[in-house]
Formats: sequence, C-alpha cells, structure tokens
Amino acid sequence: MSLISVIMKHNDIHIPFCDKCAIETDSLFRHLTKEELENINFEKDYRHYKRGDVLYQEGNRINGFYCINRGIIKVFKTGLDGKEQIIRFAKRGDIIAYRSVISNEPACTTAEVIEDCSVCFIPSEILFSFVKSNPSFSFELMRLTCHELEEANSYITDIAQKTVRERLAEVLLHLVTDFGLDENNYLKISLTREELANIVGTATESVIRLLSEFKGDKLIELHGRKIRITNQKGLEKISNVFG
Amino acid sequence: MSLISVIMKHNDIHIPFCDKCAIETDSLFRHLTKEELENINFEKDYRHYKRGDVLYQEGNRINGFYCINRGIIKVFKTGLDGKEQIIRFAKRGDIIAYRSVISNEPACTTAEVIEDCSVCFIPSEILFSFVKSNPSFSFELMRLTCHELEEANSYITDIAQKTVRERLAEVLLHLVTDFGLDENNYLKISLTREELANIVGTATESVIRLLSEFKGDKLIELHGRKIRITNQKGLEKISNVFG
DNA sequence: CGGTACGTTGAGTCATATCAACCATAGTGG
DNA sequence: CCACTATGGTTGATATGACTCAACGTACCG
Repeated sequence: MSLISVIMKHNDIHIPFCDKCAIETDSLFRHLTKEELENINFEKDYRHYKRGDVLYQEGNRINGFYCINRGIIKVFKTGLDGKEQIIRFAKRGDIIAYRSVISNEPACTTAEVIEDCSVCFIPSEILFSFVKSNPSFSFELMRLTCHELEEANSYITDIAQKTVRERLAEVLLHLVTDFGLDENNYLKISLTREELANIVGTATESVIRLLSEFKGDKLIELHGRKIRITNQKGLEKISNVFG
Repeated sequence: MSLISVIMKHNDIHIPFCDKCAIETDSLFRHLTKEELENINFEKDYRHYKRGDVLYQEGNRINGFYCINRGIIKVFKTGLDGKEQIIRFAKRGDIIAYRSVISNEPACTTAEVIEDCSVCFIPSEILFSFVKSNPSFSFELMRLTCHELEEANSYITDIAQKTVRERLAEVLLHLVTDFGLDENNYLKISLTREELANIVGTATESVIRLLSEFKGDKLIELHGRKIRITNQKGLEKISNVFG
C-alpha cells in the first residue's frame, strides 16, 4: 500500500484547513481575512468524539468554542428530573458554545455527540479579537445569533400553542430541511424515540404512539431508527405550518 | 403660571437627551462615544403612544428600532387562531425591533403598548454604522442578543417540561424581578388575565383558576388587575426554579 | 341605558402523562 | 456458550391536567 493511499484512506484524521472549510461549508468564517483564517488554523485544536461523548456540560466554564467539521451534535438543557430538552443540533459548518464565550458565563447547555464527530476547538481570545477587529465578521455573528433567537421565539410559540401531534410532524419536517433525505427518502439523521421526545417536549411513549399513527396514515415508514418520509405534504398539513 | 412651571409640568413632552438617558438607564448606549450619542440625538424621532397602540406589526418592514423612554410594551408573536404568545416586555432603557433591523427581515413579532409610552425611533442606518465602527458597542449588542437567546432557551425548557401551575408562579416571579413591587408589595405592572395566559402559554380560564388557587393558599391577593405578592417564597417553591 | 371588554365559575371532554409489563437486541463476563 | 444486564422500543390501562364551551357577573364608557 503506497503512502498516498494511506493518506487517502485516513484523510479524516488530517486537520482541515479553515480557509478551505469556510468556503465549502459557507460558514461564518468566510467573512474572515486570509490572515485571520491562518491565525485560527494555527491556534485551533482538532478533536474527535464518538457517539455519546460530551463536549461540554451545563455549568462548565469553557474557554473556547467548537466548529463542527464532521458528525452531528445535540445541544440540550437539563430540566426537572434530569429530562433533556434538545435546543438545537449542530452539523458540519456550524459553531456551538459561542454564546457562552460571548457572554462569558458558564455553559447553560450540554453538547453530546449523536454521530461520530470531528471538531475544531478555537480558544475564546481568537473569537474576541475577531469580533473587536473585524466588523463584518462581527456583524455576521450577530445575524447568526439573531437568527437563532428568532427560531427560539418561534419554537416557544409552537410549543405553547400546538399539540404534540402537530409538533412531532413539524419536527420531522425540520429534520428533513436540516439534514436531508437519502435517495430512498430516508431521513439522514437517526434519533432514538427518547431524543425525538426531547425535541418535541413530550413523553417517549407519546412519540412512539404518534409515529405509528403517522405510519398507519402512510405518511412515514419506520425501520428501527431510520424514518422514511413517504408523504411530506401530509406531514405539512398536520404540522399546521401554514396556519 | 410661569414659563418654568409649564416646562416642569409638561417635561415629558421634551425630547430626552440620549447621553443623559444612556447613563440613567445604564442601557446599551452607554458604550457609544459623545459624538455618536449626538448623532442619535439629531437623527432620532421622539414618539408617544397610548395603551393598545401598535408600534409595528408582524410582517411589517421596519426601517429603524425603538428605545423605550417611558412606559411598557409587550412583544408577541401571533400563533394559530390569532392567539398571542408574549415573548418579552420592554420598559425604560430597553430596545426593541433591533433583531429585524440586524437580520434585515420583516418583523416577526408585534409590539403593542401596555402602559402609555414615550419612545425614541432610531433609523436602521444609525445602528448599522455603530455596529460597523464601534466594536465595543457591537460587542455589547451581541451580548444582549446572546442573553435573550439564553432566556428563550430556558423558557423552551420550562414550557416543555413544567405544568401550567409551575409556569404561572414562575411568570409572577419574573414580573417581580423585571418590574418590581410598590411599597405595599403590589406588582408594578398590571396585565389582563388574557395577557398573563399569553405569557404562560395557556387558556385565560386556567390562569383565573390558578390565580384564585394561589389566593386561597395565601400566596397572593387579587384586587382587579393589581396583584399583591404576599408569599414570594411560596411562589418560588411552586415554580420549582431551584430544581 | 345598552354595549363592549374583561372576569369568573361550572361541567364535560380529550389529549397526553404516567405506570407497568413485556419484547428485542447487543454487549459482557464467568 | 449461555445467562445476565442494560438499553431501547412497544403496547395497554388508567389517571388527570388542561382546554373548551357556555353561562353569567361586573365595570366602565359613550
């Protein structure tokens, strides 16, 4: 086996270059200068995590933020009786933990790996310096935050006013737009029933019952954790997204 | 009646100076330079609204944001069947609508006056120019947004996991911290039962029933819309704020 | 005086949570 | 290799929190 093929085979262990990654993922970092990107490249730490690993935990002080290169992470808050409420997911190109860095407070969420991840860890000071010195980066970060805020507010309205049934349909559709379907219309992300319940904000049993109801109505098919979307319009109708 | 006394009597109609106001309210604007404050002062528009007036409506394009000088505003989203979900309140020193300005999207909330207001309207361009040219202002605005985001996430967790009873107690406590109590322990803000329901995310009747239950348990007293907090510890216990 | 908005109470219903039992699968260790 | 355990999934029975609907009271306002 030649050296080249070894490199090719294990190319995921090679540290990705921020400038390349920024363009590919169309991430926030595309607003950085060449010098700034090189700066991150030099300062960052490339790390690998497996399903179930915790990147940081609610209450932890963190001294940097994460940019996801590969894999999927769930970000959740822990409520009463330790029940998780999943706030968001992060995938390639997304950054997490920046909120705690900006507000200089302990993390108010926990980040746990759902699909094996490679992430870049970037020290707080780098973020601070970019925010101070690069107005257009700063502006984009602000836009990103505003966008998340708007999503959070929408979700408050949903969760306060919609039924569990409607919310579950809506969550499935969100997963479709965020993670996409494969060639056979299977959702690319797979979650446990409990995780689904922790997004929707309901009991695991309720998710199970509603999923099999959707299945009975020929809206989806269930193959273990893989969910096939067979009637997206039907889900949209249930979810009430358009009033 | 002397000229002085006329001025004194009607001093609320005189346009407040941003530099004075920024210091008094300890608002975001304290991070602006003297020149920038003078710039706002020159460009801004001072407006008055009465209870029930709408500053801007969901879906509107807005070309500026508001800084509240006096009064109280509720900011809400309209859900299914037109039911309001109150997202936040704004009072003296708070700014609203900045999110839509930053993301350059139509407003995703409606702002309506709860207590007669005086507000300064500041054109979008001013905000943009400050964000671009004043990193410390920009940073503080980002912190503010992050703070709101964190609050929204907490509320999602609450609303998904707590009972209406717990949430109502929690909302009352939030109103205490945000608006305070007068010398007789009456909440300084008064809301209709429906408005309370639209914060908690429940039906008006449920709020009424629970309020009179709290009253029966000697936690509060009800005198029309005025609510007297007689046992704050009791409310804290019910609200489950400390696990 | 009638009208309108808000507040209150009661009765009935339903969606959803809770509790409990059971099955399937995979990993572990003796 | 098999019992053992843990985890996740499923189903049924039951309980109940909260919503809905409806009626009525109250207060203010022109």
